[in-house]
Amino acid sequence: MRCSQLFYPTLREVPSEADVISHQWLLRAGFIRKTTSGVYTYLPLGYRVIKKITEIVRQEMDRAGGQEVMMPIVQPAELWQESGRWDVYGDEMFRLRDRHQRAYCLGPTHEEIITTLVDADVHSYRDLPLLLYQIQNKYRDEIRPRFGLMRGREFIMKDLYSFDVDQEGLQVSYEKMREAYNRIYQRLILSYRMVEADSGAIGGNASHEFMVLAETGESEIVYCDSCEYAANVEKAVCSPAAAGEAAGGRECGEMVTISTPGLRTIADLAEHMGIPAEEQVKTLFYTADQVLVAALVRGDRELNEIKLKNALGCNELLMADEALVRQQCGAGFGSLGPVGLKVPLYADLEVPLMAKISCGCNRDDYHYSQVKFGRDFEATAVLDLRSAEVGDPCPHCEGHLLKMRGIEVGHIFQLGLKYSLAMGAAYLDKDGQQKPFVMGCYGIGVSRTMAAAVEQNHDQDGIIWPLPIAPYQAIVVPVNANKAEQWEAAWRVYEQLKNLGVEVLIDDRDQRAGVKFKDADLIGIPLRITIGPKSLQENQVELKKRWESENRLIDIDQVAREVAEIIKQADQVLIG
RNA sequence: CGGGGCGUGGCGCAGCUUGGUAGCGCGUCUGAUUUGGGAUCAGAAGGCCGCAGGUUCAAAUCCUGUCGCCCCGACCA
Repeated sequence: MRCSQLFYPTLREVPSEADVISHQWLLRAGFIRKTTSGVYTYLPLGYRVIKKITEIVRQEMDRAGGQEVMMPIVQPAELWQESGRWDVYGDEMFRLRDRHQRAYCLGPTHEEIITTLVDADVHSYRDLPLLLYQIQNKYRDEIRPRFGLMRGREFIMKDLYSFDVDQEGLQVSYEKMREAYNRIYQRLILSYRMVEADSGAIGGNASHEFMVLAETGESEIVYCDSCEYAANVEKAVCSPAAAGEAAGGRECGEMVTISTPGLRTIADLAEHMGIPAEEQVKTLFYTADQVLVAALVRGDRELNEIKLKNALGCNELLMADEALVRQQCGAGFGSLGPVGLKVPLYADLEVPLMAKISCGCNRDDYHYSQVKFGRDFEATAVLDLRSAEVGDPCPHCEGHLLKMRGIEVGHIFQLGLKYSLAMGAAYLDKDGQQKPFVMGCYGIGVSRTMAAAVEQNHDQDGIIWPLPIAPYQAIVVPVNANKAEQWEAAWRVYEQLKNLGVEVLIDDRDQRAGVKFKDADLIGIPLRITIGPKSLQENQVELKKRWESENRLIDIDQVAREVAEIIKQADQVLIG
């Protein structure tokens, strides 16, 4: 492809709407343009990357036994009413009506469609397991689209749905997908980590996320410094061993009331009363499906709302309104505590182990100290409610936890019977018995993966595409395309590369060399062959890898083969 | 939805407080000179200042409404 004909409008300046790295570079390099909030058009380079990613995903899905289907984007309300999700999904679903006022939505996901399909046409255990997948646009009317492709309202996603006869079958399908996912991210040459995850609203049992590691990631993950354990902080288990360390050795005397005028935060009390945060207890109020509840964690800990929500089994968990809390407890935020409280009280595992506790008094400007769990107050339940922190012991080994950030690009779930029961989807087993399908679902955010790849692979000059997903693998740059000698040499190399199956650009624009180098760097083409006047006299050209800083001089007749070889090696990862 | 900010040539911005016929840089087009890391000179095109009302002799500027976009929060692939 000639650069003079390629539609890749590059920008010198960062559009003001973009403030995350991937969004900035993808816009500047002419890969995407915004159509409306959270909805993007993929320009030729961007779409080539999307096609590269989907092709790798497709190959691995097929390899794992998946069969590709195409499902509708417009879905009837009835299917969603049947599964019960029409009402649950809320404002995040794009809803529409046809001319007859029948209700539809733009599919945010496809469990309902696929379950209905399989139920209608799969009747026997002989037809299972069945793995069906799709790679399509999906729609979620995000509360707030942001970060460019990272959180769009229209996005490209691969979803595979597995149907098995029983839990053991599901386990096998799940393992297949886990392996396929690992292969995919290795083939994409992205630095990633598989982590234990919360299964959220989609439901089900086991769940893993695939995180592309990046400073700018939205998700925080913890991992063990000595074993394979890794988990989303939402999910990470805080083992009792961690709590044990909080016990301390000091004796607890009688509960005393202390005057604490104007001291409202943990830090205030630590600073002015000399009470270390780890001897305080934080009392946090929530309304869980309209019911006021209180949660207790040690003063220096963070409450994990996901854990609390899961423990309560509620649909909606919101920070409680201060007026309501004052009405029920007699004090405002900053002076609240568990003693004498009449709302359901959920304590973190560490709370009962604390030697002595300081906490609010439920009376403004007063606190208690020398409080003890079990003596001065009880809890409705004692649970793992806090977020894991750096240095916590690993739940699986003697190691300790570390933290890093990641971009969630894949998520696999064991759904179990959730949808098959809700939608009455069943098969006949060997004994002629009706059994619900045991399902799994396995998603990959394709467009998000593209953004994540940029987030992880860039420098001050632009994108550095991993070879397997680069829009073009190589670019031939004659320093001066007007010099016949250079142009002819460049064209010859270009033709050779094409003949070797290399996806290659040739920069035939009448531009100064600097402009061409800047653009090549910006759009991130991995291999650049520069044809310059000096080296050409020696019958040599320069080969530069985008991810390295030095050039290498190569004989002009060798360069095409060399480039093809580098590409072949990158492709060799895991194929076969 | 709550809080904050912004809409002025393709992109980035100034002008608005104190109303008076719209400006800068980049990009684009023409020509010349250039040609190894975003060239130089000369010329040119391109904007009902988001939209709709209002105030005024006069509105990018003041007022009201409305639409869109971005950021922070609740949500998530």
